[in-house]
Amino acid sequence: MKPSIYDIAREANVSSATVSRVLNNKPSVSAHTRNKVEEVIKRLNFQPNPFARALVSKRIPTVGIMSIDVRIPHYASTAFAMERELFKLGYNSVLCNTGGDYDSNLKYLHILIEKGISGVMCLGSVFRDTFWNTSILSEFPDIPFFFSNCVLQSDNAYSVIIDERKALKLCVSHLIEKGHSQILYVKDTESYSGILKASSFLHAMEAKGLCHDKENIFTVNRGFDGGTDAVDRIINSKIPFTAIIFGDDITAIGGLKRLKEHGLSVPNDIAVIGYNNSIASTCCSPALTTVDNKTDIMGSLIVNLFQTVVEGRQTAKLLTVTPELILRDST
Amino acid sequence: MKPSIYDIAREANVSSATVSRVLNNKPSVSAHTRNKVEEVIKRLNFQPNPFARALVSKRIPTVGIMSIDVRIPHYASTAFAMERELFKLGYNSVLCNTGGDYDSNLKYLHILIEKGISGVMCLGSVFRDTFWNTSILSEFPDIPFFFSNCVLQSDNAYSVIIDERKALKLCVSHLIEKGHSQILYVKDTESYSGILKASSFLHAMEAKGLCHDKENIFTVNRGFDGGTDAVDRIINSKIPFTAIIFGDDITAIGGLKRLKEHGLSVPNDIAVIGYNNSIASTCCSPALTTVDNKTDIMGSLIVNLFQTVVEGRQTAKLLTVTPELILRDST
DNA sequence: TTGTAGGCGTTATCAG
DNA sequence: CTGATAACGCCTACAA
Repeated sequence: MKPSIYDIAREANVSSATVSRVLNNKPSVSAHTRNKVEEVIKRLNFQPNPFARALVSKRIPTVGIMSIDVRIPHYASTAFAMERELFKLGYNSVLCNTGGDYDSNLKYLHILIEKGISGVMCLGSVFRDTFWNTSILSEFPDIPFFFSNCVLQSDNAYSVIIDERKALKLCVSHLIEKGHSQILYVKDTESYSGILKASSFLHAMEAKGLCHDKENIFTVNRGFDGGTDAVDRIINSKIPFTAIIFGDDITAIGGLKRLKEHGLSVPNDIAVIGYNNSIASTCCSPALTTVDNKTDIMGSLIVNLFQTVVEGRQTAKLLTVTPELILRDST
Repeated sequence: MKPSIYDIAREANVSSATVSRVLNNKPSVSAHTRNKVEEVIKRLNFQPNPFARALVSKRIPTVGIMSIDVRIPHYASTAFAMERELFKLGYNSVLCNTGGDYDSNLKYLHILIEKGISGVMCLGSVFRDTFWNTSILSEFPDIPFFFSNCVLQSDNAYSVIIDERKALKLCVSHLIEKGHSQILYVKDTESYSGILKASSFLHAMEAKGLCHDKENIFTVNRGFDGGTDAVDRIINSKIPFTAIIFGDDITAIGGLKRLKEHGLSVPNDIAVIGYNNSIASTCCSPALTTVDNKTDIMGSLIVNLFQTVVEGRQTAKLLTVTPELILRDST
């Protein structure tokens, strides 16, 4: 039988209340009794029962990590970074693959809250709608919510976002340096960040005095086939181009293949940039120049925010991470 | 304030014990009172407090999913499948990225158990050593442990494995059909399953009456660079070959590239087979023939096992999943 | 079939 | 600074 707080109390000749005090680092304990109790705790290898604790505090040292699908490498990386950091702080992470539909998001959320999690982290801008359309944030003012790449206005909402504007600026500048001016963008999702990336592209082009026509944006499905599709449509459109920026690596790789099939050489004829710095971008040929959106930094920043929030300290509500353009052989 | 079992009791004019009984589907409740209580439960939207429950039962409806790193697509897929299935059963999944070292595995394990999880699922044969070298399985006889691709002998250990023998047989047979006989294998990890795959290769070759010399196995690091390395060493070795089976897709893709650089065409000169049916295998060129090890099926089978175990029903201790060879353009 | 009462392991309040 | 004692919400003998 595992020892309880009473066993410790008896062994140390104090009351259970005193044991509880040293357990929770309350100041009102004399150094002497504190030592005595700590010795016994160590000796009996006592660990407070988390359920009894939770029954009183209504909160457990666990957070929820919600993403639509952890198989998406970008989310897997972020979840990984978060989990590792949280574990160091003594928190566990419950994984939620919500699939992205509104009801499912909400259901997970309610279950997490019901189970007394100390916070929830939402990966991706998909969660924008869910929280936008419910009052869940204000319903649970004492639970902090953390968003990656998604900003929401609420006392208990905190965000870490990647600076997409900057990312597209980096892409466009790099291409210009390489002598390109006829640059296209392939958008592969209508999510908030997908739309933001596309408009950032236009901005970056404009800032450089280049053609920033919406015609230069092609919208396709995400993934390999979306990429081949994009190239077909680009070529059919007769729009002159020497470079393409894709909203995702896999889409870019599809594009790469189809460009080759059209007899176009990358990077000699056409330059290509991907997005996400996934493992696939390193092992296609040519290897893809791509945007690294720093999932590890995003993850640990969010956990930092979380920590300051649970400690009740003042903290930023919105942090922005600067992306990096990884130069490889496709530009 | 959330209603407690007492609120329900008062509202339904019964005792709290009766409410508890209907909550737990105990037979000893009259239909009439049951209905009455259930009506109130629904009306007040009552949800039993999980901590109070756990305080008594010492167990929560949560399982641990341990992998060395969820960023590895194969583990992400399995974890995904498990989480979705477990969620349907009312269980949450806590994600653990142990990194794979012995102490870390053990630490996670103890924390999970401490927190009263109802079971733990371990992904990959890496966990073999951890459990082999500890008595943790027998220390916690009432906690069921589930292993994917790893078999351990214990009353509370259950395994679902992929039939690697079969997989390599499929690979070799397919290559023979395509007219190959000089087949090499590239091993990229010394894990249990890595070793098993290599020896299965030898077996498959032998069964087909082909040369099954250990010389035909090349051992390299896992990943893209391991693949290029492998091809260099193969070519330097002067061993004649017309086909290579790689132990992982990314390694195979590295090999693909280097073969091309050596002026060898795939599949015309050399056939290549990968392993894991990862997304990368679909978007390299040529697209990779690869082994699909059915992570979705593995995941849901394990959850099925879990369910029958918690329900106390008799169940298999070891299930084997048949892999499938996905034919694409590299063979 | 139903109710009473005690216990699960902590924390918090209130005296002392 | 320390010790009783009452919650916290549910489950389960034991009684009725």
